[in-house]
Amino acid sequence: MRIATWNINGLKARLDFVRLWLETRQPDIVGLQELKTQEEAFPHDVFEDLGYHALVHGQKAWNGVAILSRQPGELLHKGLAGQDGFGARLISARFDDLVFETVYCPNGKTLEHDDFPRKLAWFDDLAEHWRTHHDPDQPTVLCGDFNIAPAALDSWRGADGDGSLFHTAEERRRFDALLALGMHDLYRAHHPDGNAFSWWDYRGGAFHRGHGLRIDMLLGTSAVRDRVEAVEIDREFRKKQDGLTASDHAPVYADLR
DNA sequence: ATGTCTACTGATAGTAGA
Repeated sequence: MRIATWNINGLKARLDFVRLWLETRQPDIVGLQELKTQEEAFPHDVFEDLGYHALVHGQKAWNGVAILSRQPGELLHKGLAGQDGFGARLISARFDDLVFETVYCPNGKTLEHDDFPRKLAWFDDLAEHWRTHHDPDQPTVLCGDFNIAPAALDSWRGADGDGSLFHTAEERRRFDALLALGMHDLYRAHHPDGNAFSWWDYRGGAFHRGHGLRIDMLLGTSAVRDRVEAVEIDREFRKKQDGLTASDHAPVYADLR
């Protein structure tokens, strides 16, 4: 079984690109972030034609998350309790042998912006949501765009980035708190020294200069980690395909036994 | 080194957000 996470930066603008990726990689369950689409406008027919069911939590213009799956899932959660004002950022579903949750974590904007403390509080609520609703002894996935580079190895700036947005001790403490609830970073578990990134700014030729961050994660409980055969950051699909513009994020996928 | 992309709007160029 292949599971994946991908911040697509706008579903309407990315639809043909997403279709190409689904046809090429054939994932079974995908968490999508940054739909920037209202639920009423979600093109269910397009995904049905490709063989996917979709559960959607959308809003106008910004944010928005969805789960695509070969088999229908049972909706568990739409939105993070108490955080509705911060946008449509969480959706989860139960599949036969797996609980799958995907999140679009707040960016924070700058260290001085009000959104930065709100970002930290959002992570605190996410951890509380996990303690309340999920079981570390069950096969469970938490994936998405975390907007945190957990360690120096996850940033093109290395330790020089420490203290800047995505690299602060406060953000990294929040990420580590999720791991402490019984989650494992599947890419890092499989590639202990891997220096691959999942996001590159559109500006300044960042992709070609290698100026990236690893902020898109597949986290899994021990039962998931023990089934992992491969974890890949799909860098090829951060590039233009057939003249179609890529998202600023690459898909990340894992193959489970 | 800020050179892009997306979606929105008393739209048709400019702004906000990432």
